[in-house]
Amino acid sequence: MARFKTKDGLPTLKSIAERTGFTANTVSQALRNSPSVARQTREEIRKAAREMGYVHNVVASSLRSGRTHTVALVFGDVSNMLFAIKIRELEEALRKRGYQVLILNTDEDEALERRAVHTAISRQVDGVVLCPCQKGVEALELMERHRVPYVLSGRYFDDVDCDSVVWADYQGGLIATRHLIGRGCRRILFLNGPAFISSARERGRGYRDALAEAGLEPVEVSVSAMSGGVRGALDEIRARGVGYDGIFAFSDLIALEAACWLQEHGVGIPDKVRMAGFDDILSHMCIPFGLTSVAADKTQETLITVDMLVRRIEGRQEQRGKRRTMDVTLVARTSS
Amino acid sequence: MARFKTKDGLPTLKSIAERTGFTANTVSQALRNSPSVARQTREEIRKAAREMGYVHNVVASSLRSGRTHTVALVFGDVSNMLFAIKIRELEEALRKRGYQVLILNTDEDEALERRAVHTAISRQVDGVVLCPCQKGVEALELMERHRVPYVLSGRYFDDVDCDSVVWADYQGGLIATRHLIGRGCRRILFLNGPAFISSARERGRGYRDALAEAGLEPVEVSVSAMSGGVRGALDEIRARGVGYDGIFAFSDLIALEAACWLQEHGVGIPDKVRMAGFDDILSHMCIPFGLTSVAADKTQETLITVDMLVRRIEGRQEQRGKRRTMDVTLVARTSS
DNA sequence: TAGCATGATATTATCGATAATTCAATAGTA
DNA sequence: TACTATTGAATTATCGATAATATCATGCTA
Repeated sequence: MARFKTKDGLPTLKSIAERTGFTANTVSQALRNSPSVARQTREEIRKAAREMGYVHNVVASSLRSGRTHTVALVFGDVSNMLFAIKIRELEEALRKRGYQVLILNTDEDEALERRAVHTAISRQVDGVVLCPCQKGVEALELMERHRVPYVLSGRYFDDVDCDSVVWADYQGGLIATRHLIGRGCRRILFLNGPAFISSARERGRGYRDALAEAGLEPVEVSVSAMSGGVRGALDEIRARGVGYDGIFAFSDLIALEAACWLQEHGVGIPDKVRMAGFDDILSHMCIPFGLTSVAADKTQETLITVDMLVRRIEGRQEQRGKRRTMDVTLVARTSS
Repeated sequence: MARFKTKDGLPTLKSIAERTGFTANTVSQALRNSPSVARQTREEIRKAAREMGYVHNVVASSLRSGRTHTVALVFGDVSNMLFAIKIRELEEALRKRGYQVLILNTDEDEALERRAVHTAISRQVDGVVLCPCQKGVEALELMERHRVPYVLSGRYFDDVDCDSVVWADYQGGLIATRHLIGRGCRRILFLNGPAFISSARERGRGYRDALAEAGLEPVEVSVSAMSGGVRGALDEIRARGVGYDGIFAFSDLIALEAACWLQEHGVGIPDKVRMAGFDDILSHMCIPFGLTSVAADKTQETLITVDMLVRRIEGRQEQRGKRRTMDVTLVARTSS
């Protein structure tokens, strides 16, 4: 049985209008601080609204105004700490700009991603922050067709021209690998993400270029971002008899799993194997070493993302898609 | 400048009606699979809708029907892993029941919590899952007044009668402490959360009762859940010259920080100090030990929470608030 | 004093869907 | 035959707010 909230005596603009003697429209304007309402009138209306416990009905407002003040955050998985951190920061930054966030998980699955974007559109969100699974561009097309402003976060498409905020992935791969080489590693295993993800390709390029500089050979495997794949990959590498004295991981989460595996197999870090990760989301943890990682200023990244999106939403947008790249630095810790 | 999405030629029920020759209402019913629409008509309409790329406008629908199919999740902080995990599970379970989630952070602050609930109400959410900061009940009153169904998650109020799903905190405190005693600990430090949180009080009771059974003295301090407080507390305890051979922490996150501190101070785990946490959110991590922790079936917890909430939303609710308690078990790992 | 900008409020028309009600046509029953 | 059910669709009336426009005093300028 559906509930009809406003049937049960909850105040609306109309009831405030009746009580104060003004019209609903004037009440609406007064509550929105329109300058065309006399100061005294405004105060009288606001007082009445307060006393009656009025709560603005955003649904009705949205229908008429076409603005929902809502942004959908479409990410792989909230429980992935990297995403959790991003979502937390985005929520805060967007809240300060007057937007609420709708969370939609894709599980890195194309169909779910498409459905998530569809949901966002049907809810008339003002904008979308999307970390695309990159298995297709249907979701993007859907947003384009419905003219929903969006910004890609963390990944981009070579052949699609749209707003995106990414890290300097190539640079990150380069400096992390150089760092391991500088620490004496001669055979560095790269536990990379899937190749269809732009950041994985870029980091891979950086990794290979750094090795080439030093005249070393790459040993690269691709593991699934969703957990489970790392151990299997390491088992397999051991079975193949491949040795290594360094590990560079696509993400800190992959590095963490690898560290567990190494520990269980009695391989000391950093004595036997030096490690570096990416994302710098474990900075407050000791496992028991601190994990060396490629970092960027996440707060600034969030601000840029939000700014870009809000610009689009509020119509001050530029024509072409803009790609912003966040500078990265290497935070060396005891793991290397 | 506001965007008017439906002005730019995007299809609505009306445009489908015009194209098919039926009325908007019939189109609406057809798309909702109402039985009072002839099979052939329905198919014709659905076909047209598909071809035109129609997307249901949930905002308009919500205004009329009074249902938004949205649930607000009001938690302390998405980037706290415990909450991140809960949110992830809730999102999935609710999605399967036809609800989207709006995320609102409280930072464990009363004013923010109140504002979050206010926001939820103004968006006409169908229900709320709230982990109250327990510094006041204004937020609850607000929901009661607006007749918004809600379920408390993880914490409850002694003096307020409402739906809630909590863990068997007393039992958890009991078994964790008994476990440490059983492992030979004689002086167990309890790093508890703030006393105004129900679960902290309950776990504290369990801890003290277990110690009393063994004729031991409690050493309890309260640390803030938000990070930073743990190190300070341990510093202070050391300054006071208080020794301990076991630590029971209110949460795994607190335990993790404590473990880092101990490590930095050269205190071996579990050789010198045995540890147990609560929540079991680090099960996949080795730090480098596995952390012993009090666990419950989180998936079942989520299902119960969602079920309780959806029952309320759909009007099949019982009169009085119902408190469900999740059984807990101790997962012993190498930290103890 | 006519004319006109300005400020303050009222009127009216939507936004896009759904609930409630009505109506027409066909089928089944006494 | 007359009458009631049943089915399938059309009509009409909102949901609660806001945009667009109109109205009506004032006060000021020419």
